[in-house]
Amino acid sequence: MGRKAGISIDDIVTAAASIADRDGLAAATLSAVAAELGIKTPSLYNHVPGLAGMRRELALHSSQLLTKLFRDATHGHEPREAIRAATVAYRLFATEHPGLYESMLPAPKPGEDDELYEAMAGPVRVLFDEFAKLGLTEEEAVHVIRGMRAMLHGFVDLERKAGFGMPVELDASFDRAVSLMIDRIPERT
Amino acid sequence: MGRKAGISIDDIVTAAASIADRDGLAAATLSAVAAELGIKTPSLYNHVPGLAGMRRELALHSSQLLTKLFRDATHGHEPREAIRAATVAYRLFATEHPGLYESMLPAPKPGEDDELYEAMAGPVRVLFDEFAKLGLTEEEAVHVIRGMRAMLHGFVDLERKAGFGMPVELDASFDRAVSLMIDRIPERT
DNA sequence: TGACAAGACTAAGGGCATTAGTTAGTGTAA
DNA sequence: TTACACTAACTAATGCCCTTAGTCTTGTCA
Repeated sequence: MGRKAGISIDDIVTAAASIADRDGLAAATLSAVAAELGIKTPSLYNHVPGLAGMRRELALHSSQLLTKLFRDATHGHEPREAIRAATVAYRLFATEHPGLYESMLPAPKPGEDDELYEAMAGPVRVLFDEFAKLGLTEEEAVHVIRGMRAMLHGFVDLERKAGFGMPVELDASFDRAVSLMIDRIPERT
Repeated sequence: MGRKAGISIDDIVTAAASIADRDGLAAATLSAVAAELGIKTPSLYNHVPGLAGMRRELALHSSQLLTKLFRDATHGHEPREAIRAATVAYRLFATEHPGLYESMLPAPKPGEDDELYEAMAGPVRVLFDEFAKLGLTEEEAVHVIRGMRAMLHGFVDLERKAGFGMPVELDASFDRAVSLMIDRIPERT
């Protein structure tokens, strides 16, 4: 039981992630994480610059995970299939990791935190590539992706909060909404 | 300068709203509101059951305001026009009152807080009525409104956080996304 | 006028983040 | 092998916020 527990940043992120997924992001406080790791709160400052810093690490981790899930989901499919698979992966991610999803919500503004900004652009980039394969112009792709992101985020956010009154046929609603966003995309070449 | 300042719940909500719209919902603390009203924090407990209670009042107020804006926007238009007008009102509301918008985000689950739940269903109800006029079956309307709500909420939420990278043509993106949700609605009768 | 209730107050507590200063292990270089 | 420096834990203390309990003043109503 030496004085050095040998905590790493990964340990902190893992602990924070597990607390956030279980009890919500708000519960992932420095003291809760420290308690989970068996150390005292101030000791965390040796690894992370305060609460905001820890939350940032968590957001970074979440973005990287989601990017990977998108890559895996799209890999080896034709564009339209790939896009649909990504939407399913997105919703699944939000459902299985509500805390991680929440950690990504306070997105940084363009000039604020370049590293985090880039990481959070990762999933969008994967989608963008698929749309590019469909031959969309950049402008068209921007519009389509914006609508897509909005619908996806809105859907899982409302679902996360049980914001939809009736529990009926959520999967069907999701499918239909996704189809609305996708089906009218013109195919070029 | 009597001991009684004569604070009312409306005063509290107004102060909280103004702080939330200016500095974000998180800044609308009991102490900030008390300071704005020129009283001490504990005095607020004579009117409101703590921070959560104050936030709830704010959410109630926001829902009522948004419902009114929806009614005004839709009034006197044909269903399709009315729906489009409501979407514009929604986005405008979120832009002009970011704090009020934020106050509505932690929606209560169905059995949790009936009064608030009802209030927050107000805007949806206005939309629902318009879709009903188009002759949609209830099931169809549920799907369409879910997609609609998701897209609207997602759009303004991303916009609120400057989540869209490029500042290009946001209005056009919004129009297009709204059209995607609306245009394919079959007209019955 | 006198009692009562509303609505302000002060005092005190607990939780959390944060900073400063301290101490104990660990590894490396003389 | 020993000394030193660095890392990473710690304790102590501060400040902000919410919350509860108890006090006192003021306006109202019988």
